[in-house]
Amino acid sequence: MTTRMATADQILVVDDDTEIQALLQEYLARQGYRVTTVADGRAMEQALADAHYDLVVLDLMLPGEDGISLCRRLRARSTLPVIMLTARGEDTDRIAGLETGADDYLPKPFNPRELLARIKSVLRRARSLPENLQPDDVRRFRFGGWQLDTVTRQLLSPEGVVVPLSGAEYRLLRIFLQHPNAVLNRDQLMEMLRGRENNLPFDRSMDVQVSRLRQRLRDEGHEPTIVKTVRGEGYIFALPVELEN
Amino acid sequence: MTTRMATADQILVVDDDTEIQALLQEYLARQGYRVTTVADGRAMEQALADAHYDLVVLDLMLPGEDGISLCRRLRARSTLPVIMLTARGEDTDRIAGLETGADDYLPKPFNPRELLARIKSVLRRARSLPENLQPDDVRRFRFGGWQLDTVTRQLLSPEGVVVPLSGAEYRLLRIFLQHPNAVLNRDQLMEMLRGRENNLPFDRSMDVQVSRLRQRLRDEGHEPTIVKTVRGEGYIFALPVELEN
DNA sequence: AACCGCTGGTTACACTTTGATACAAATCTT
DNA sequence: AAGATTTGTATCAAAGTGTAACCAGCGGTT
Repeated sequence: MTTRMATADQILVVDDDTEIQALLQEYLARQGYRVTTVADGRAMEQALADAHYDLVVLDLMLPGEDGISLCRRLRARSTLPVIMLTARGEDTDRIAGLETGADDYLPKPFNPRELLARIKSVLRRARSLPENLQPDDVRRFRFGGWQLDTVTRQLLSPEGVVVPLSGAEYRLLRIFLQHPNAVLNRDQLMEMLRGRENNLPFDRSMDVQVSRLRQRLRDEGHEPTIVKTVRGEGYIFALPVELEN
Repeated sequence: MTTRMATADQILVVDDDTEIQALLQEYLARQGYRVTTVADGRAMEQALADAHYDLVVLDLMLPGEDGISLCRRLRARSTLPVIMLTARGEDTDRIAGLETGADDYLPKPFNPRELLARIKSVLRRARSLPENLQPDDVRRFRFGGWQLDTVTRQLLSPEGVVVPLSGAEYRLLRIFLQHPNAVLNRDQLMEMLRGRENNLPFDRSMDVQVSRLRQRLRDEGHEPTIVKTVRGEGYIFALPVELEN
């Protein structure tokens, strides 16, 4: 009798291979999850309509509509986490590049233990985000002791000092926080950065704003530059970010 | 054995008259409330710090700090409902005009049944607030210790001091309070701000009014500007705002 | 290693937006 | 009608932003 039975995570397995179905059903159930298995996309939609699920394990190859397409549709309307199973011989990297939006990929044949690890990881990640929270709705970003309040537009240093930010500095920092650990090139940043006032931003105004932002952070006595340059590519914000609403 | 014992409302009676204390203690307890009685302001503060209360019945005349002053301080920091008992012969209207911010007034001597009715009414009002309340119906806005009474059009500082507002200042503040945490541009503000007689306000009269409003808030010694500028966009009023009718 | 082109960091400067004050016109009070 | 208050306009100071210029490294080539 494990604990927390009442709050066991509900997992939906979508695969037409009956062997896999039986395997996952048994193994995951033994691990404390509530498992439902269906064989195709139509049944998946039905299941999702009928009950709540915390995660979907989705096979790539399915009768009828394939997994990639299903995954895309799913992500378009919800943030329900998805782990995709790719058939033997498929190139996982290529699949991942198809922009399906799955949270993780696992090539067949797989070790059930490996799947379990990924399930735990994905669920943990999904929970760290308030449910269905769009980046724009985030009220507060935290990163390495700093915090940025997106309503009052104030930045608090690790010591709790209020660091005044100009409009552009604020917008820039916010963009970085919304895309942590991603390299953003100048065009992307430019696009996202442009406020009403900013008509046709040109050339290197970006660089200047990055410089100013860095200086602001530096002024508070925090040397290690959080915003790193990727030469020839753009900039990257390299620090774990917590979101809070 | 009445229902909902677990959620019985907790009432704090502040009165130095032992007869009244005994009367209310017994009568209200019999009505299903949990009652605590204290004799002066100091004891009231102590009680409030110790436990949760849903309503305060506060006598006007008290040893030490009087009821009016206590009520002001109370309202400056919370929305805890207050019913004031005014001594025999006091003019209730005059008391009400003192801007104590009490939710109701009851002249002594009173019929306990009458007090009960007011308690129920005030509690019901306090509870129904968050829902079913249109911004236009709001009688009193509270923000960071300040209160704006939309009936008397008076602004109360956190210390309970009445801050006089000109018509434009009042309208502007009201607009901000009705749209908290939203960036309002000059056109919107202009549109909403223009009074009946005010025909064609021009150019930067907005800016001047914002400046004047800020000064009003600042004059009371409250530095951190609540009204923030968003360059090229407009202004934003950012603070948690509670509504009350 | 010396050279050289290129990318990016920083500073300076011009221009725009905004803050604050002074003053005048308008409105309200008494 | 006189005086006080409020409100809009003008004006100057301060802050924000984009562009340009100058430098410092980095990488690649010879």
